[in-house]
Amino acid sequence: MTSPERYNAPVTEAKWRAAWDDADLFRVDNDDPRPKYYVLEMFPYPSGRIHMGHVRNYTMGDVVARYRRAKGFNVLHPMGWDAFGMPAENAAMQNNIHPAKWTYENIAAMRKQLKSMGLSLDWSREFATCDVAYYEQQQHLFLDFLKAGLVTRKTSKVNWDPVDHTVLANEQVIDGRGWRSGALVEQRELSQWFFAITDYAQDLLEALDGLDRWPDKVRLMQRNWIGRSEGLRMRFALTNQGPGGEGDLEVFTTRPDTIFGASFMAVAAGHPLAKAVAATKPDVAAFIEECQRMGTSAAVIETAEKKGIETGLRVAHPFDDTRTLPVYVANFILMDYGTGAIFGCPAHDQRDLDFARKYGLPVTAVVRPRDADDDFSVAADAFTEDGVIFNSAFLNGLSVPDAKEAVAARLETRDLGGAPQAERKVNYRLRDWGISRQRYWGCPIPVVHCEACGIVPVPVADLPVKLPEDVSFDVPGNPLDRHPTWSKVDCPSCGAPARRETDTMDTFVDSSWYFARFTAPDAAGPIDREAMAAWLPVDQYIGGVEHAILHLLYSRFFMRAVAKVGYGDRSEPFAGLFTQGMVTHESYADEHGKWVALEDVVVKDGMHVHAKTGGPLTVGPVVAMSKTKRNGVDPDEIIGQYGADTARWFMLSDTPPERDIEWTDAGADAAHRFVQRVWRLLCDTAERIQAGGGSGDGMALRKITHKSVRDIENDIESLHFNRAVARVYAWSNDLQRALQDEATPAAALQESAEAMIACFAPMMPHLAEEAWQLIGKEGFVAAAPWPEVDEALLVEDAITLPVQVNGKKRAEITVAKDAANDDIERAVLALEDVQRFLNGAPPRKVIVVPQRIVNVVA
RNA sequence: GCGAGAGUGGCGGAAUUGGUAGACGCAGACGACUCAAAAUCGUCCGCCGAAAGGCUUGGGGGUUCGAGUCCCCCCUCUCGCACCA
Repeated sequence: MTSPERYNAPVTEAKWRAAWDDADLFRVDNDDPRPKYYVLEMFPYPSGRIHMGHVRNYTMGDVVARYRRAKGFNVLHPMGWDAFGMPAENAAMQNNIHPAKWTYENIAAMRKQLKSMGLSLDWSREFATCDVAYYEQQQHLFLDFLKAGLVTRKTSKVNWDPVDHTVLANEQVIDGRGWRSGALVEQRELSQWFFAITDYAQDLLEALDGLDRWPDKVRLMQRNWIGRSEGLRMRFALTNQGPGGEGDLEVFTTRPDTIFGASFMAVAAGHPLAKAVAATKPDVAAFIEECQRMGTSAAVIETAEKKGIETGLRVAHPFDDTRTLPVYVANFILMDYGTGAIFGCPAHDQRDLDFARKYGLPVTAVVRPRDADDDFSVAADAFTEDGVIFNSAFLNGLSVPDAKEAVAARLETRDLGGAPQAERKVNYRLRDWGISRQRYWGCPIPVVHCEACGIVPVPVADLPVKLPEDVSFDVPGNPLDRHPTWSKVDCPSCGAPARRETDTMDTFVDSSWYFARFTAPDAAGPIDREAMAAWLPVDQYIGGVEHAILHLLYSRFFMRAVAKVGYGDRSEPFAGLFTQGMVTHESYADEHGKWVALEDVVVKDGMHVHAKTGGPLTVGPVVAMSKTKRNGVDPDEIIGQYGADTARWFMLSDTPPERDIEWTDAGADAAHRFVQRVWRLLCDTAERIQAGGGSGDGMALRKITHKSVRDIENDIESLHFNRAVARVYAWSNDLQRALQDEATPAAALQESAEAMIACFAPMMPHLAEEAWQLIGKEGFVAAAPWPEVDEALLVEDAITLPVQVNGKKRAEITVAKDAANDDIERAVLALEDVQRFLNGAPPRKVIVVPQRIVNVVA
């Protein structure tokens, strides 16, 4: 039984969504003359169902979109699907369903769910990255990049799963085994395609400074990821002959100042020198073998001992003819950083010290703290700070930076084998982006391998290179590879039989330019210059912090690459970035420690028990909703039961958006109660307005109204949605009070109700439409302008100041806003509560902070 | 190990960036309405105390008329990176 006033969210919401659709309210026109605003949430992977994380993410974006629209902007707010990737192939293997069918069915299901949230999206621009129309354009971009020298082909070491016949990402290797097959992963050298992101390392680094609307955390993470370090590339002459003993050994160092403390050289297991020595030294070969078997996981590295083996080679010390240094192969040297070789200075590098202690190598300190003297030495800990150089011939007495400079200056002018012995060099941790994947469900790389011509790009006119549909997943490996005909083509250059590339692109490529494609989703080429110039950068991008590095860095690279090949000016893709927190929930485990799904959990006499077995459950930690913990709440159920506005309101309430939010039934109930309460309040208000009357001037309510509008707009603009929500609560309390006051005139009530509806419309859009109609407004509140704030109503003419004595609040005083400090002081000292604490003595000091506070120092 | 962030009532969290700590919500208590329950409405709600008053923002110092906010030293938790020479 429902009372007539009860707001029926599911029915009302569907009605308004249909009305928005009919009016085509959220379609955006590129030619619109109003100022643009591009708001985008990271597009979803079509897993099949939306989860609460999506609800939170898209609600935040929608609040921004609706707010900016009300503020007079032409708002682009599109949606699409990050649709290529492994899960579709896994589904194909497990359930014998074609990846395309699986993906498009999932998209249909999720589109329906997203639509039930009432998001103000321009669905006319929707696309999926697996649409031929999209990946065709991506192939076009690839060819553009190839022509511009931004794509290279090199061999690189990859994690190879010998059972699934595929390359695995590092994240997919767990304890040295494939995450799916469980097979021991092999390191293989494969020829792979790379995007030359390192060409832009310096630019990507420098431009971070300009991204002032990005979280500092993300900028820092990218800075560290790019990992710039300045140093010296220096060569050491090999002094003994024999296999690998000719020429010199090049190292990269950031500490040339410690050269006199060098006691050994070390090269990576993959270093050419190591390989050359291994050819004649079985023990070295065996050691290299062992290094390659060593896992790359964090746990392995942390506990791994520093190990090495002598090659028998030695190098000359550049500044001391009497010394030569032994060359080791060592397990802690990375082949793909610097030159894959170092000189070891144990006294001033912890790793080198550990290594030297193990192999009994000399440890000579050459930098000492400023307050130490020349018998300074290191024991268990290397000394890595700045200090004074000693034990170092011509460097003695210099500071670390000065010594670095002195060594560089000497060596770069000295000849070794016809070239300078050293060269100043900036090194980056960032590596080129390997995009080859041995998988079916991705964008085919549009090249052909011809025996005569080598690598031949597919001509643009021949695009798209479409994925074949007749593929099977009954055996592991890449279906494209074993397809009977697909890879057999004629060479576009010479016409001879050739082989099509069967690798597909990393799905991060798909997501590196989708935001640009949204600006002109039907453009004939990949990117419409004008549309992109008009819309980019994205004004507000919202998504999970897990993409802080890869997706966001790749996208920044892509904008630069796209500019280079002529699609526009170089620009950052995302001017404003916001990373929202996760949605968490309590988790529950049964007596066997197995996770129990939420629908099987009931509370009985204050205890959590299993709904079916009745067995006791332990309440586990509050953690992110996940399949494994079985603690996910289904958005469909919430929306079906309470309506989308309740789910949206909950997501915005209480918890700051960057933090994790805990979903609770009590919280959802509270959000729903407010939906009902504000509806009743507005019904009552509408009734009062109809009745008319009210003898007062309504100024108190009018001030609240205008102050609230101003506060809420500030909160939304700074993305402090939880504060905006709190203000709506407070405002509704105030309106209720004003309603009970018979003196409040109808006009002030009408103004307040209208403004309040407009202010919560971005957050609870359906309820807002219904209420808008209720109070007699024409048209959609979704299309209505944001309420104007009357600045005059924001200033108070009388002000209540707290009065402190010795920093403790003892009284209050109400004075005119512009009262003189002297007058305030006199009035304050006359207060009985102040007198009491002064004991008749004159105050030592009175501090009057205008419009803030008064403090009397006794 | 390195880097970043956070510690405020029973809980989520506010506090114009040095100016009334605890807004707003949840939970809780009492009351009204009801045959009853739900829903709703009203009052109370940091701690100690009968009150006056005192205490209170992880702990300890400091600067200041005044500190959740600034400085120094600790403690705890979360996240990111991880042999980067």
